[in-house]
Amino acid sequence: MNTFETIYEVVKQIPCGKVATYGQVASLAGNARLARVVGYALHANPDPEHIPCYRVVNRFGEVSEAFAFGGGNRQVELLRAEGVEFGEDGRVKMEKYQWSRRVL
DNA sequence: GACCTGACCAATT
DNA sequence: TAATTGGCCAGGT
Repeated sequence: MNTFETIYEVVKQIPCGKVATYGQVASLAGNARLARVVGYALHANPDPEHIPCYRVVNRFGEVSEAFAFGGGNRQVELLRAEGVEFGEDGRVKMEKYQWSRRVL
């Protein structure tokens, strides 16, 4: 399976109401250093309908600037709609909402 | 066809 | 302990 495919699979496995970091997705995809590829893979986002890239945030729990795939902080609104809370810094409360990649 | 960049993170020195 | 470099894949020029 190609790295991109694996990354997409991992991202698709993220449950609603939770978020995952590039590092975790990359780690699950194979190597933690694939984080960069994860970001690029999401940038390509061939199937946004099945690839909730808005659930993927950086290790700080906040979203990147280029993340405005829909324009503005659209992804933040979507995450809020799922029940994800944000701090004053615009960061997600990873302690509570970071995907724990438990047994699927 | 080759080189460089690009939504990043982790390990090493 | 802190700062820096390295690494991976694919698309664009």
